[in-house]
Amino acid sequence: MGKKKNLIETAVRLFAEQGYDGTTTLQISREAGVTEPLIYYHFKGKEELFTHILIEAFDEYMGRMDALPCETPNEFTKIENLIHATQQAVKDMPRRTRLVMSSCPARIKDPKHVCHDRMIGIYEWHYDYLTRCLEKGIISGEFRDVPVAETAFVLISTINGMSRQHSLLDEDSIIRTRQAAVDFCRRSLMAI
Amino acid sequence: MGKKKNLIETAVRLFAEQGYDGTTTLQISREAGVTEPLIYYHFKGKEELFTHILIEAFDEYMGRMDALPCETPNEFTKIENLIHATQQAVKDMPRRTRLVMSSCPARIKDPKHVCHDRMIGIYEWHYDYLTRCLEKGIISGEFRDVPVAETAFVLISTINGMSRQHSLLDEDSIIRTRQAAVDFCRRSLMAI
Amino acid sequence: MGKKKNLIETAVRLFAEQGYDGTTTLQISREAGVTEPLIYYHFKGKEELFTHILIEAFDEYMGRMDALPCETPNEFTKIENLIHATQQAVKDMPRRTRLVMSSCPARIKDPKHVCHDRMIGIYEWHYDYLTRCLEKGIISGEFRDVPVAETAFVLISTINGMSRQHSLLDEDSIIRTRQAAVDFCRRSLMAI
Amino acid sequence: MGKKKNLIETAVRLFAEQGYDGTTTLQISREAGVTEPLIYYHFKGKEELFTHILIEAFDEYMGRMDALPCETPNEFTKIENLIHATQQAVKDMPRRTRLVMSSCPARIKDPKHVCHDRMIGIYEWHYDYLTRCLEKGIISGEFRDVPVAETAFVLISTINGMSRQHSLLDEDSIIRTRQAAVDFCRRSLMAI
DNA sequence: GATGAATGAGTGTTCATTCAT
DNA sequence: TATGAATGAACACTCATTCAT
Repeated sequence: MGKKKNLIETAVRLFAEQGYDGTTTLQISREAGVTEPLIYYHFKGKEELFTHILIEAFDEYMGRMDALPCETPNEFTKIENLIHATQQAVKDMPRRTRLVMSSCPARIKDPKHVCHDRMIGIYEWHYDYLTRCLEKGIISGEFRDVPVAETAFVLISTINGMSRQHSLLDEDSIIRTRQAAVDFCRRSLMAI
Repeated sequence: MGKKKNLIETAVRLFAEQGYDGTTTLQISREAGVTEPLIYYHFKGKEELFTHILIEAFDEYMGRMDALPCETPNEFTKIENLIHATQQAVKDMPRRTRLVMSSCPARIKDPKHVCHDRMIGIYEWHYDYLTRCLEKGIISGEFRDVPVAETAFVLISTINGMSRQHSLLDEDSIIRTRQAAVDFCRRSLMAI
Repeated sequence: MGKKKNLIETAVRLFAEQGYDGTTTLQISREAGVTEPLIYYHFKGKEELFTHILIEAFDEYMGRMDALPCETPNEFTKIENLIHATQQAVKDMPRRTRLVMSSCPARIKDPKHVCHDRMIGIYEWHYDYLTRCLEKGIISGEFRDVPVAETAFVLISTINGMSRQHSLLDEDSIIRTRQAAVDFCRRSLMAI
Repeated sequence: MGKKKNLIETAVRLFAEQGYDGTTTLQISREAGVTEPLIYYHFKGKEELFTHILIEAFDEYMGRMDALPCETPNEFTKIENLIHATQQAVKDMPRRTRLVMSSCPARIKDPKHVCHDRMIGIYEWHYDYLTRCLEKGIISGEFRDVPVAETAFVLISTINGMSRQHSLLDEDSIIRTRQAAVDFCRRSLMAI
């Protein structure tokens, strides 16, 4: 019986709902239907359980990003793909994405933390991905002549903001809003 | 000597940096240079201290929003004003804004919480403000014919996302990025 | 205005209802409508306030006992007088009597306590009073030949027990029960 | 090793000696030779530990009362049995009886308290037991014609008073006093 | 794998008390 | 007299963690 998996899923849920400090090992074990010491059999401690979850989530998220096609008919398709992929990640694993996005900063500020590099990495990956898109699109004439760095930052903000507010939308709105976001960016970027 | 004020400022800083559960009353009192029981002389407890700070921050934020001019030469100026005002709020009181934006959801989910209505209120205020802008602008021909509700959501996401990632930028970038955001929205919304 | 008197009356009530340890100086001051430091203006501290009340109550009680007539037509009248006097004391100052009777043992066990001698004194006074009555009554043939020390103890127990259970009775029952107690003792003691 | 039992016995002693509010969890744990958190492993808190002890004591006491024989040669034997049983209970478990008798009123006044019904129950059981004895004895001519309700109250007072003052007596006096109490009541009640 | 019992260190909170005014 | 502000010491209680089984 997957007691370990049960433990992890419960921890993911509670950490996402209540934060790391707001969640106790007793609560995790009880809601997972096991006893507390079992956490210490599978993990070195609460911190390692949390880190384990984070790393898994980071890697899953980055795996999705790395799977985005390199070859696309044009640069805007890359941006469209990114928006779809991030929104899909939120939809597929809302709690893990929530953890990656919101609870991290507080606990991973410390550069020595195992997840610190991953967190920086995700931001930089997005930044590089969008910067390269914009540069190529501007050169090719597909995009207007926008300030690359600043516009990339705005795009990341929009994507992150939407991920965070994801829970406010119902099933139908999600799809329409995703499309609205893509259109919003297209109109702004595409040369007339 | 302003020990109470000192207490509050320290609490704001620590709550913003470490979250509610990650901050202890002992830590607050020590870093404020007072003793722990003083917290309980001025506030009913840790929770009330936190709530006091949140309410103050919510009200300061909404005060700024309510101060936005009702009469503007056109609808996009309203959106431009909103972006400037929110970014200015983040700049003037970064920790309080951080609290209002990020630490709340976790603790204010409970509809009975004193701050729950304020939090909902802020979102709805933004939504109404933007929805009205868009509607009027579309009718007057100032804006293109975009889906109002969805586009408002995207705009809020962008604004929130930028507020949250504010700390990643240095003094100069902030101004350039703010301008880039305004331009990004203008190009997307304004009729050609 | 009698703030001090107010303080004392409130303290009497709270100490009687909740005990010494269950009553806080803040509670006393609040319910008395004054501030906490005022307690320390009038008394050295909580303990002295309590002791002040106890001494007052002890002395008032003993004053009533000392006022009992020495010359009586017979010995049983003395016993009757004692029962009436103790029951009247409970009726006139129920809370103070309650303090003298029930909350003391816990706090006055220590022989160094100012009230320790008073407490012992009250018991011994009762004991001597009853012992003398019984002895004289037995010698004079008024009473049957009962074991003096043991019977005195039983009588004290009855008197104390009734004082303690006083609050269970309504106004009318009190009088009838007091009479029943007197008759109960009379039948048991008086020679046929 | 019986750490839980140790904890309970120590708590019984300290609660009886110092009262609920005068006893700290740290003191209990130290004197029991365990650490404080162990209290919270076995009980929900200090209050539950106290309640656990009270319930146990109440039930033990009532168990003894229920064991009294229903069939007796006459009604006074029932009263004699009651006096013996209560005094024996005090002798066998002086601290628990002390708790049941003296510390309760203060903490169990609240009708919602788990022990409130038990406390009322004990009083009513005594009252009913004695009332029935007296009625039957009066009808059968065994007893004089005394007022039933009031005399029952006086008898309860004597029994309670003796239980409370039990600690003042040494081993020998206890037996003599118990006998004196029985004789005292017999002379008062029995028809000549 | 899994658990019941146990703990050292710390948590939020309250206490009686003091001090400057 | 009287109080608002402040505190050292202690309080009931919880935490993540360990250990014997």
